[in-house]
Amino acid sequence: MPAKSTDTKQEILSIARDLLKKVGYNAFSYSDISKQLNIKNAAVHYHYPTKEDLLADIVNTYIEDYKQLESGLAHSTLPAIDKVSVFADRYAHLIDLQSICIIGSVASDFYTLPEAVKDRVILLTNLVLGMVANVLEKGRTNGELFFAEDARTKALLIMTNLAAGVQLARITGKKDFESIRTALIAQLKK
Amino acid sequence: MPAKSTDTKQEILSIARDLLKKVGYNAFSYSDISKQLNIKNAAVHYHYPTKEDLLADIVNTYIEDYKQLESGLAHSTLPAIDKVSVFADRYAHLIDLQSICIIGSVASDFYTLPEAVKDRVILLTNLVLGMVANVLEKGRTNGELFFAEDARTKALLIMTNLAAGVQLARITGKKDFESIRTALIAQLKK
DNA sequence: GTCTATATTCCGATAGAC
DNA sequence: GTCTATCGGAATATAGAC
Repeated sequence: MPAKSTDTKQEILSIARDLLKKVGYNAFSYSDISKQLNIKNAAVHYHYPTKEDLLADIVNTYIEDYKQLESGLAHSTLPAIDKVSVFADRYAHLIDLQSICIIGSVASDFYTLPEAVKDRVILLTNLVLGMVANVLEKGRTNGELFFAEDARTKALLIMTNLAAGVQLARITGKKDFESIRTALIAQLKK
Repeated sequence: MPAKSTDTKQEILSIARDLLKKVGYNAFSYSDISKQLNIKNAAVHYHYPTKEDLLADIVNTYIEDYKQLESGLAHSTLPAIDKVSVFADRYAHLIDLQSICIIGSVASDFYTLPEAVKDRVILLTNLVLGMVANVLEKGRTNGELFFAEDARTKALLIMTNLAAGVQLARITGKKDFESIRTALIAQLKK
């Protein structure tokens, strides 16, 4: 059984995911990945022939991850406010990893992305927005959450607070992100 | 008088500003700039020896621009809500130019930026945040605006809505940005 | 002072070794 | 199947022409 291969491919994917969120699509190279694995850059091309293939796989893993999270949240009995907090916590954690969220990363590089990947990015983004909107709508129906906008708009407001919040935190510090997180949770409670 | 030189340098700066906001620091080259001016890429190096020099000048022009805007807003008799709208309109316009805001652009590329530029980026960001916070605070004092958070936090919330809003608009369309803009203006009115 | 020819390094990618 | 040696081209940058 070729265990090594699978591992290498998985490691490439993991390293590339981190690099994508840390420096963006155009700022990392196959060399950056291969050096971490002590192989030659061309070995990465065996597993992912082109950088587009690699990016596509990364985006697809995020689509899978978020489908998992969506399913988890849908079946969860957590209070709605805690579900939003889970989401916010994920973003807070990105800061510690010197990362921004995947959507913000590919949005900034959007006009340099291969066409085929753009469609997957659109899918991913609407998946996340829909997930958040569902949590919000259900929470409001149950009397747990309060907001005046329609659910998708409120999801947009929260998502943009979080996504740009981790970006800003790189510049002005994590404290600003914490202010944002505290404020948006508080807003939902009244 | 060497008018040509000044013009060329100004044109380089203008083109580079647009490229920075459209594709980010790592995705444009001196060639991209020189081709638009029908000169060789090395001619750009005469005006800006290194890419770091070019980036630094770009950030500095934004610092100057925002100081102008800050001064303009401080002396303006516009209703506070209109001042916020002016700001939101600037972001909406970016979408039509296939751009994102300068701060979001450099934030995404932050860990690949030359160290000297990072300090200028921090300055620029706090300048903008402070400007927005001032407008908000004055508006609240005058009874024109309503919000529960402290002014800097509210500025962070609005700035992140707008900055990530233009990013998201690349992926899901301008309509989502308009939803965000309408909602955040409405929030300030009650 | 302004720009071009050229050097050097690094990129993504192919061909071929094992 | 997995990886290395190597290619062609594009990147930033220097040296030197005018």
